[in-house]
Amino acid sequence: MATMTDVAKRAGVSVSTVSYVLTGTRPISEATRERVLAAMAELDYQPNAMARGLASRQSNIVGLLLPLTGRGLGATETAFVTGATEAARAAGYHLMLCPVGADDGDELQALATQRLLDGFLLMEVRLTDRRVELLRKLQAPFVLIGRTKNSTGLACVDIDFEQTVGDAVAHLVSLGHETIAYVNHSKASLASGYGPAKRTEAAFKVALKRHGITGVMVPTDDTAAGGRAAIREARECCPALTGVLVMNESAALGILAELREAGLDVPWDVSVVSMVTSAPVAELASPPLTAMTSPGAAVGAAATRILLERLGGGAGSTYEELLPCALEVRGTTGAAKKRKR
Amino acid sequence: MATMTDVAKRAGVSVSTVSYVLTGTRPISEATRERVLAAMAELDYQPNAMARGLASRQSNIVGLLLPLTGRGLGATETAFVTGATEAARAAGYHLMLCPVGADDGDELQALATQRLLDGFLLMEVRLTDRRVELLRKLQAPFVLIGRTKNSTGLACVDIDFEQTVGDAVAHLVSLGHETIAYVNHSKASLASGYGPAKRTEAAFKVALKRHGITGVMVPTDDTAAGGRAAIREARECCPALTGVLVMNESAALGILAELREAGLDVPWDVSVVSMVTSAPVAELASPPLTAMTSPGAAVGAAATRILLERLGGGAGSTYEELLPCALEVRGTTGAAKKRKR
DNA sequence: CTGAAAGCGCTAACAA
DNA sequence: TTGTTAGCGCTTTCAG
Repeated sequence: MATMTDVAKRAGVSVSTVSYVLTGTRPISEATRERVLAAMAELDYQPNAMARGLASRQSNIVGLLLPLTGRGLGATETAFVTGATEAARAAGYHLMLCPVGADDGDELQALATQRLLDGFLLMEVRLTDRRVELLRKLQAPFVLIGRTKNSTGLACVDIDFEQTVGDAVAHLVSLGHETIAYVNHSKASLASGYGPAKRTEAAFKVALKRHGITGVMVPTDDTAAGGRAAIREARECCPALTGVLVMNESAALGILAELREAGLDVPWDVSVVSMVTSAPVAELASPPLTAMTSPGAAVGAAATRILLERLGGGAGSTYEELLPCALEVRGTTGAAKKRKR
Repeated sequence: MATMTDVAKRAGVSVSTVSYVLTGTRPISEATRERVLAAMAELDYQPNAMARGLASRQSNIVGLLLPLTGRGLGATETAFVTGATEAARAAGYHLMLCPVGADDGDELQALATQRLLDGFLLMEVRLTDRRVELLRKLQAPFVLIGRTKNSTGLACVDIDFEQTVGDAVAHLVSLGHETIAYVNHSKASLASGYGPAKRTEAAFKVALKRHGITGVMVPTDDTAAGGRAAIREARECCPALTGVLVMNESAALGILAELREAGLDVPWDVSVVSMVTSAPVAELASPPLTAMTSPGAAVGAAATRILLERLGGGAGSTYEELLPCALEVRGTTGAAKKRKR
């Protein structure tokens, strides 16, 4: 394992010169640079990450904090992770997976104080999140994926729910649908003020008004059974219903199953749009779900980019970046059936 | 940020004493240990990871090498990752995600030479995998998740495909099924010698013989369409077919859809067992899939455990650990219909 | 444009 | 049972 001293000797220069060609922190004549580079190549030299980290006070590693529940990660979260990983790698950083949820304060305190990580990406952010207070107190650079209650002074990247709901409703309206249900997350989520649930609810109302159509919001559990119950409820209170927008993938599948069993054809009788859904899941359904595809990898990449900017000394001013989900029309939406009048 | 020197001063001991209470490398009297611990607590001391790594020549970080294709990770791979992460954390190690596939030699060469990682976990191992040769050459400790062509001298953890196929077939047989199809990975996979495809094929034949029943293997694409085609082909060549074992989740869903459209009831007319399937996906289907649930987290944890043992100086002898998938009976298997005779 | 040398914070001989 | 000290391999002043 060649060290910097070996390289210096072989190139006939001092260690500091080798260091400078590596970091580019000061001008080096073309001639010596080439000798040094050659020596490195001949010795298969790679700088020792630990020594470098110790001397420079930075590890070039960022931590991805996410709670690792037994249930594992969904497709969207996985895309965050891969997007962030690749963005980090492209910038010469590494990404460490840290199973630290909203409540694991001590774990994080230790992690952040060990100086192993230059900054943090927080996933599964909750409205009040201990990790946020803690990192702020420790003055550690970090970026949220999602949003907390009060985000002043914080940097965050999130899905643009307002835009996404607007686009979904516009799609249904353009197909002639005039009565739409929005199957949201559960009542409990809404009551607890869960961001996506609240924001999509508001956006749904705005969209209805803008298009001058009618609709209902039905909260339900994020399960297939929840979807079934929700669609029954929605059809009961709005028999004219021809379009459904649904927040959760499992609920979406439940809705398809329930409609099928009720003898209704999708999309002939009812059109269904699934929100924040990944392509693989959308394609598992039959017919494949028309969906608003979550910009998973893009979110992860954006968060990483912002974090790295801040590591470069950027100030800690408020910053928000919202990415909309893209409409992907598959098999569950079609022209609205003309109602009898 | 308190350093070890600060702690030593405050406790009235030398730095080495502090170091030794931290590492436990040599006996310390209870009295001084307590003073040191107290000093640490008062100063919120956390050892600097980089300094520690430099001095001890180990980072306490292991790398998880996996190709990050655009498609993202499936549920099974995600479970590997979370299982490995938690096992590492429990042992005081961290886990770094490294997007390095079977062919990215140089990337890995650099990574391994930087001394940032103590060892490696390889996912998505291919029959011939450049990463394996390279790590072996560099004498870096590593464990495979999956198997290569020749695994002598290597440590690996894998799903026990033989056992899993055997169990699946036994389940169908116990329900009275006597003609079974096995819908495998694609012809291309088989031709390329892809391990799971080959091993399950062999195991299927063995199981048929053992139970004295008949069956066919149909290779197909890992897609819903592939599943549809496969089940059509199977029923054509074996009209007596009442049981299906299928390797891929998407194909399994395709099979269910195709059978439904053909007017056949599952499990009344045909029973379906899906292999190496995660619970969430199994439950998306309707009826929910009876499946052999992949031991994802257990595989990740086992691989980590073995790697950490080897870091502790354990020799590099061949080691293989195979974990079977567990049968979870859901809604797609039932008693075989009696055939007309 | 280049070199010498002082650390970075810790571990692990060696010495007592 | 404890202290002293020489590095680990690199970055970065300070000099030239």
